[in-house]
Amino acid sequence: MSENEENNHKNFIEEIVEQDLAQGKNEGVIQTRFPPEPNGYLHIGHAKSICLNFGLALEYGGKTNLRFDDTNPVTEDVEYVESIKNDIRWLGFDWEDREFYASDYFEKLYEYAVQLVKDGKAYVDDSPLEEIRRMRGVPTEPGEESPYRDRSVEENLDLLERMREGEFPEGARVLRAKIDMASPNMQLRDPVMYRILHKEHHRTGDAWCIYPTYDWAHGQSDAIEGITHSICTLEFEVHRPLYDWFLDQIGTFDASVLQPRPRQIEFARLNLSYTVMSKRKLLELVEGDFVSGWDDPRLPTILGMRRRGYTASGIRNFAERVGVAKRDNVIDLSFLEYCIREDLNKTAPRVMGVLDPVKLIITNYPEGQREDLSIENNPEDPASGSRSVPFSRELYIEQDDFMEDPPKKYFRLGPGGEVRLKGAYIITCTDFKKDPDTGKITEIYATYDPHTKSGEDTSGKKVKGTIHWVSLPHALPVEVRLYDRLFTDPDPAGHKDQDFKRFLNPESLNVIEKAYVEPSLKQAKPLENFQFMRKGYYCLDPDSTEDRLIFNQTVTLRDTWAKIQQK
RNA sequence: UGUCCGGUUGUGUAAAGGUAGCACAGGAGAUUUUGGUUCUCUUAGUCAGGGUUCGAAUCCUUGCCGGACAACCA
Repeated sequence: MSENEENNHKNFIEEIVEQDLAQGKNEGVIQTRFPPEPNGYLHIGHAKSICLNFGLALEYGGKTNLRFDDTNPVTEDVEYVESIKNDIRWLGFDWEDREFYASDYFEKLYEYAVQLVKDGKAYVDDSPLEEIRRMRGVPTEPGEESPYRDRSVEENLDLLERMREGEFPEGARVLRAKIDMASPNMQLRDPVMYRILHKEHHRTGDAWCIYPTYDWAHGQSDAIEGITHSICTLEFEVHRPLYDWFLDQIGTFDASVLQPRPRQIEFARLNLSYTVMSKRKLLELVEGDFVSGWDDPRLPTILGMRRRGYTASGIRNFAERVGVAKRDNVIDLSFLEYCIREDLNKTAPRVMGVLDPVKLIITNYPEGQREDLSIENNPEDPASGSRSVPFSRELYIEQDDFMEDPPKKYFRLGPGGEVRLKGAYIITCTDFKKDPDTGKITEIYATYDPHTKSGEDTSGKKVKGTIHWVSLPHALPVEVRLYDRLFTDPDPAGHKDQDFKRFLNPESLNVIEKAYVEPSLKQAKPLENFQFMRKGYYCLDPDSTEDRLIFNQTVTLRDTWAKIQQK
């Protein structure tokens, strides 16, 4: 899937991997993992991480595990597990039989914790939450040690066991690593390893009432699975010393965690302009009914992009091309759209659809006559063949494609003007009707030149413009949903004083109740991609029924005419 | 006033002491039975100061700016 010749610069993670491989680390093996927490739906940022992790393994002959980071039963649910798996599969990646859960390792983790306690490197703290918080201090000042910090090993062991047995209420005690309350790195100020949570876990049921924290579970899970490169986002950078500390301590009594020894590498998360990416904000949009659901085509969720008609290969390509680095970034939405168009241009069959119809009557074309014209499916892909499109005396064309009083650079229809009907004939406009009240054009009249039929044109005529059309008696009425960016501001979440929802774009969804498309679309399958010629890419919405087809606009075509008009 | 990370055209991302390149976006043109695609050409950049060096985006230093860290979230 990935890139070829000119793209030989490596990102910094590839460089690290190559160095490790060259130095013979981990016996030349690379193993990565994608570690989602099953508490929400995946979005384009996750897609980048998925592509990075799976892509790296593919590139260097390694494997990638799927590991659910299910250490917090309060927020997690199986519902998310299934959805996440579907999304990864849809993106085109395969974890084979390596579907793991941090909860698979709860027992092992507990054993490790017990040993740490025995080694005097962890202790049970009875302090209430607020007290622990207070004693942790602030980044600029050292914290203070807990009065329970120097309990005997025996007492710690006993307490830890009773925590596990469920003797204590939630919040009563925690197990903490004994590191350094004065560390300038807050993560090292005796971080919590276990908290008491009397909650049912979606996999382990009621087997546990103490649950490991992220820091305690993650690195050890990596080690247990033999992960060599544990890739995460920048905010975990300050956790790395802790990640390494746990491994070092456990390594003193279980050398297996050190071979291979997992290494944490952080990269900058993906940000996209004109949208929001945080789980919390996405949830707010869904629950507040600002969008129709997690699969709303305006959302940057994988579910949403898929329904929008974005392709997996387009997204993969995007993820690869945005690069990997450590500096904060905001990717132009237009770059994503470019990647999607690029893919669709090569693969999407062309069809004709009129979104804003006006009737065109070819006065010299026999009434009741029908011609079946053969039109190529995709000029970019000769192998895609052609299809039959009915033509007749009465057609629909786009309102936009006629102007009563056209400017000089206008290549479409005007009174007395000529234009080619795509795949059909050259016509000359002879007359038109206008609604006197609204000024709207209601009917256009034209004559056609029978010698100008596409493919067998003997007229020698040349016209500047070609427009699309749909035969009126054969047209299929459909609903079309046009989408625009969800927010009007490039960084809706970037205003400290204002709620991001303030920047919601009221025009982000525009429903056309009745557009007309060529009859071949009757056969369209849900989510199938098409190019509506001269308009954009569309896919069939899964909500469509036999007698009501709905098309989602994936992305418009580049429109240089619109740009010219703006000037 | 702490620690860590970062700062290259508008946006991304390369250049590992030796010509600042590529992509998107912007602009100009050619081709075109999609004002699409494709193809040319083009505008625009090393945060600032000092130092090392024949030579600095790169190394050192000072400063400035941005981000992360103070959940029993991940």
